Amino acid sequence: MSSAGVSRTEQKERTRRAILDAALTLAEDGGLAALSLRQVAKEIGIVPTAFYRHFASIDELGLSLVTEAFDALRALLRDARAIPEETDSEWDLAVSIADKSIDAVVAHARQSDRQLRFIARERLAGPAAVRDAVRHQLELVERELATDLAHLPFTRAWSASDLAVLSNLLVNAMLSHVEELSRATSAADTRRIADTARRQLHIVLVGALRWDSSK
Amino acid sequence: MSSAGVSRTEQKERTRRAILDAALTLAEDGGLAALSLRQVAKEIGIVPTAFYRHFASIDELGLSLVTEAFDALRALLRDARAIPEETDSEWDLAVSIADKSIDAVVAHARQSDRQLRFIARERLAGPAAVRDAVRHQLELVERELATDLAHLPFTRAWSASDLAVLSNLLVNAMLSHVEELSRATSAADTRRIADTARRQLHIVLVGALRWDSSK
DNA sequence: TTCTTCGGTGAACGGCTGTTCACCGAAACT
DNA sequence: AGTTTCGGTGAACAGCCGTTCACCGAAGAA
Repeated sequence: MSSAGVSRTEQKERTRRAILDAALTLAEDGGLAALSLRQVAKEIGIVPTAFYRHFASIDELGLSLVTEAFDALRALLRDARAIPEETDSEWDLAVSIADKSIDAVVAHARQSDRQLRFIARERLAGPAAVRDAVRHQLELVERELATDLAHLPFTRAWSASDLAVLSNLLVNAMLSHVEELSRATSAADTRRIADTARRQLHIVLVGALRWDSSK
Repeated sequence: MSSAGVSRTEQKERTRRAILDAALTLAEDGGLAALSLRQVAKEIGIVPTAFYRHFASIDELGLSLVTEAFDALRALLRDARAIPEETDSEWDLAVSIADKSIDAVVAHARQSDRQLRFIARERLAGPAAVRDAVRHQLELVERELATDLAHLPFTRAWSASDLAVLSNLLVNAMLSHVEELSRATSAADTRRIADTARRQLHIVLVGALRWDSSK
């Protein structure tokens, strides 16, 4: 065990977190499928077999990582969804939403980048079970976002499928932005990438404002 | 060797292609980093050591796959770029471009889906060398697309950075569409997904038509 | 026909993989 | 104080990994 003065349950939770944490970091090279239990164990200073005191198998670790990653993604969306302000025009409202959303993406990309990039990565490269779990959760997230979008003034006349289409576009774009932000090497870099993301979101929202579901 | 009546150089090329082909397929589970030389060898019916008659190492195979994948992506863009028609309005032009592009994406996703998804996957999950190569090639592709976009009428007043922003958005969206198309399980499914892609592209182009770089 | 080239073979290397088991020692419960 | 619980240990398992080497046999060149 590591340090003294902590209860056994607390120490167990501490080790569990260390495993999840190390796995999230080590999976950045080559994806979860290329991660080994022994790498994780070595990284956090336990013997490989101790891993099984916390997870029944490597697959179970993968699914726990999915849960943790989506906690982070939902937290991001909760922040981005913060009540839209009163504005003079639909366009001002859209700009306000876009800016708030980009701020939320930048903030959460900073503190949860490994979790968010885990989603983008394992949705394409994960072991089958993880890939399917990620895709399923992403579908749910897209549906939630679609119902939020439905409450905005400019989507009043939109069909459900158009809302789903826009939601899908926004979620994919957001994950791309997180990825690009993670590669920033300076504060100026971060601002530049955030500005790109903002402009893309503006373009999309301009398009959405002019959209007509009946067309 | 397999069959008779073929020259040695031809047979060598045939085996090389079989290696690339099997690697592309096997990498769909877990990504390139989780691919093993021995899986590939077993798949195509050669002994593991014969692999080295074609590639100096596994890393070199990865880089060859990058080359092949980007041949497919550039072919897609070449088709999508087909000379824009004469139209009555900017909007009709945009619709025409969008529809042609989506048709090209659907067609190439059908025949080169493993190559195109390789790009989307390994850009996030590949071994460092492959990841870097994919990102570098994607940057080049985005730059090429940006110069193409610059020739469209509605981008006449656009700044270079706005062109890059739109190009980045379009390339990312395209890779997302390829991924979704690959999961289609029926012709109707494909049409539904293609329609989603088309609507997203329409939204973006509506936004782009109204865009003002000086804002 | 003789000689060379070369793609494929099979054994072998050291090392890494996930998982199992019996065991230890300290925390927690009675 | 005695007993149970349980996270971490170390050995062991069968199996896969990338790469090397000497070798074979047929295609191609002389």
